[in-house]
Amino acid sequence: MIVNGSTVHEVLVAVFQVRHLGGHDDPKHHNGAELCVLLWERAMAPMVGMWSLPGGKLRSDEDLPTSARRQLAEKVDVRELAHLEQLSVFSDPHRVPGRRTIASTFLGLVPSPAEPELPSDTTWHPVTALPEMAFDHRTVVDYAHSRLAAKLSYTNIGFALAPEQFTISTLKSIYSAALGYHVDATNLQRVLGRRGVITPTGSTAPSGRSGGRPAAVYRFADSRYRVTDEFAALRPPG
Amino acid sequence: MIVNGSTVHEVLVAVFQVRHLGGHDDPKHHNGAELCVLLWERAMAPMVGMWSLPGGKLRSDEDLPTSARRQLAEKVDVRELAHLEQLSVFSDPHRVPGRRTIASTFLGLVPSPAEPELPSDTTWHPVTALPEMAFDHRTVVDYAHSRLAAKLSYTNIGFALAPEQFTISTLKSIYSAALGYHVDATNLQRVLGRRGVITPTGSTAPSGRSGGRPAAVYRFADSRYRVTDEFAALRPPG
DNA sequence: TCAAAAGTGTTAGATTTACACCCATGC
DNA sequence: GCATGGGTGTAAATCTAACACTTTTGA
Repeated sequence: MIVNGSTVHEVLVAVFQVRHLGGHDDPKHHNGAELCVLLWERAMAPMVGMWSLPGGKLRSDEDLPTSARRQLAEKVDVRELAHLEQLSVFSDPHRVPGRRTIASTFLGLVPSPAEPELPSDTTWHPVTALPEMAFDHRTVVDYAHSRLAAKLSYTNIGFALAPEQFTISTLKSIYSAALGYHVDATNLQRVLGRRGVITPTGSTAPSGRSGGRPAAVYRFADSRYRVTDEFAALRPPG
Repeated sequence: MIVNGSTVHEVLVAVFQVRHLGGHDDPKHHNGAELCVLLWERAMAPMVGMWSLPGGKLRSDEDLPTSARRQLAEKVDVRELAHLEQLSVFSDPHRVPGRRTIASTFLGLVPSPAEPELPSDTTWHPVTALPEMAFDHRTVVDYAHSRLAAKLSYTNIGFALAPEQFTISTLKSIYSAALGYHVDATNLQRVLGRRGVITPTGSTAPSGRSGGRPAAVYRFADSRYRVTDEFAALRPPG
């Protein structure tokens, strides 16, 4: 039974980061780097043992982005969060048991080298191997992922996944992991360069222990989200 | 002063239709056709005399799209609504005076020939000449417009603005009006044809009183929203 | 026959993937 | 030297805007 006026508004955030898993390098696609999402394991009913997105109830004195950041602070250092954007709203009256709960969902991005401390119930999960998730949270993750992939094409959103400074190789593995397919380093450099998304810093990175030419170091021109080319594309390989 | 739990959730819809205004044809851009949005004039405080988007409070037993259709039924025949999609949520605690109100906004589309009856306080307004609007509703209209323009490029969303059957000329003026710039009829036909968005019906339309070759009649292949080409573009003229 | 509207053919430009080839460094 | 990774040059494919030209109709 539903009591009028008892509707709750919650915020859910799909936080992504490109992370290097295990030792076994799999250079086939993304050089061991994988796109991961932050999940916590439910200890109490309902849905004990299933995995959920971080989030919680909206307060009456905060707007949605503020709430998302506050809720996230319980899981990760919010200063690590380089990008946060609103996705869809889930409003089915029966999407969760109990009081009617409307969920506003968000996409959050954490740059790659960061290694934030996590509570014991919280871990990163590769999006290619998600556990069983509570309620409609899996839908949120899938939607957030496709949104991220699309925006890598025509915006500078990559800045929120990459380190401050990086080589093209590093950027290539980040883009490959986030997109899920192989990205050509050569073309990535040219495309992002032409659009003014990345610029060389002038310095170079030392070459690895097995030799090789030292790589030029780049950074993103802007550190804030920007639509770079409405009609640009990063197409999957043919 | 804000009382906890008194938050209201409302729905706002920016309903667009391409309409032929006045007699003076302006073939420069869109052949007299203009993209219009449905607004009603406030008769009561606050903001008397200003123009607002249709919408209203969400009920506890309906989800957002259902609510949007119900609220809209008070303004237009909902059967005319060929497309409805969620946009952003506006959640600033002080976006409207009085009780805290969270607004979920929508984009709605009405096909071109329809001429729904409207209440006396409600009229169509060209997006190129919007009146002063209440609260943050102008922001919603602008956002909805840009979303529509973007989706005309890579989805079949045009079906929701066009008649069931149409000539390429008709479709061209609809696209031109919605996009705000001149679209080449030749290329529109080829692009949408190659993507399988439109198909010829086989019949032809009679030529006008001043002669001219009769135009082939087309229709949209699907009558439901579909992403046709993730990476396709309709670029503005160079 | 002529003007008007529709459709076809073609060109030029832009963008992107793919890949061969040259460059710089450590061992 | 030589293997290894990084960078440049370039070709091929795709797509799109622009526009000249042909086709079909009504007066």
